[in-house]
Amino acid sequence: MRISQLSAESGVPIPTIKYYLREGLLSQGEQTSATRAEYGPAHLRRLRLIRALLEVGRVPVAAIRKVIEAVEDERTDVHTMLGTAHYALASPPEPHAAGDEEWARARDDVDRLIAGLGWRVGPFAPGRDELAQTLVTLERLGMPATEADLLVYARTAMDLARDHEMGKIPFDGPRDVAVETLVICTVMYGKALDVFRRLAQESESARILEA
Amino acid sequence: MRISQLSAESGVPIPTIKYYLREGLLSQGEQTSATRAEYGPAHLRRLRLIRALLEVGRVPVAAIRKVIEAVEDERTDVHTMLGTAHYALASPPEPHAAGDEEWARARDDVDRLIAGLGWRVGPFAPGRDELAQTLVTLERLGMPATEADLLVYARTAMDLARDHEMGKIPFDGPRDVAVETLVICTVMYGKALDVFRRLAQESESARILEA
DNA sequence: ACACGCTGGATAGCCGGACTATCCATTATT
DNA sequence: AATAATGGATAGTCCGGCTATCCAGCGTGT
Repeated sequence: MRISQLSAESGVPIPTIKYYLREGLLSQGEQTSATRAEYGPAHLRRLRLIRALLEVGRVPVAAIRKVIEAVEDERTDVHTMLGTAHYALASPPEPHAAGDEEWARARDDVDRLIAGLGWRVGPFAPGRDELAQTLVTLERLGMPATEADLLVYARTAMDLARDHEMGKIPFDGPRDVAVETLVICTVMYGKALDVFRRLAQESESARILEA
Repeated sequence: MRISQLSAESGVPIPTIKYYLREGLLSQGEQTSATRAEYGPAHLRRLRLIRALLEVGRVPVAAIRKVIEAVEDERTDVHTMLGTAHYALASPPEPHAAGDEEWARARDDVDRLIAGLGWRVGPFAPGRDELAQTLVTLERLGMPATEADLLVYARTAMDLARDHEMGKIPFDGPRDVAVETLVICTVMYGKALDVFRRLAQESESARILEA
């Protein structure tokens, strides 16, 4: 398959494909001559993944590259690789004052919450900071989250992850398929959940206010 | 309160506050003279809301403005106002080919799913299209979502909305507080849920792979 | 009363991210 | 031999969210 076919089948313009090649999101095709390269179905597949993450997941190009680098580095084991992918999907934290008392307390709350749940989460997981920031923000907005509230969301998330998400991942298959599946699950069903929440809220609003 | 104080208390630089004023995110302060205006606690509150939506929710400025316009338009009733706010929080849809067969089918699936759940959702709710896009994308990625899967997420979302989210909203209070609460709930707890999902997945990955 | 600093208002510039356009030398293809 | 496509490189575009500069008018402290 040549680049024009790749473009036609994926719907991605050629210059954009070239951009992805430059950015390392897509590996070079097999060079057959100085001005020809052959692309395979793996490239098409990868291209579709990139577009899915960009369009539906709004994952920045830099993060996608990190995920891909994790896959490509054969030395790392599967769990580390999944971890790297996971960490890449986090939104980069807002810079905050170093000696921020409020922040430190929130971060502490988060750590205790995770420990209390018995979750096996790395001590440097970016989600810890993201959650801390969310808690601080809620407090500043005058709507502090109670621990009971947080537990509801945590348990909901764990139920989904345990019963419906991680089970889908083919740990015994090739590593790239495992990461790909994980990323797709996380991002696409994350989006679906987000949309469903808004729809459910709208529906409830209608139910309550028309009564 | 003058602008410098507003800036100091919120941590937002003065030029940025001016930008928000220009963009209509923040209403003008009360003019006390040609070169003085007085800002109140409502402005501070609003400013914090803006920053929360921007930093944690990554809601674009244009969407925030729409929410605020909905609040400010006194003619609309509360349900419509909440709807407007909700619709503003949707991510703008990717343009797609008009006569796209795959798309039309997905959109149909979505409509039937929502009807089957008995949800009272407007026929033009942007979430319908967002969900359809997600389904199409999953299909293109070779991981089509089953109806059973979708139902799990839908029910999860409804449980959260019914039991933990819409109940928090003070429908009987002033309208701006209601919208504000809704937006905060949707965005902040949406973020929290997203983070919890990633953390739970990491934890499950650790549990499975270290066994 | 007068200098200095802050204010509101306006305009223009900057920056990062994701493309998009152009050009070129080199092949394939017909 | 003419045409078209390819890979590679470079530069430009567009948008969103600020940020910088300038200015004239006030108002406060001395």
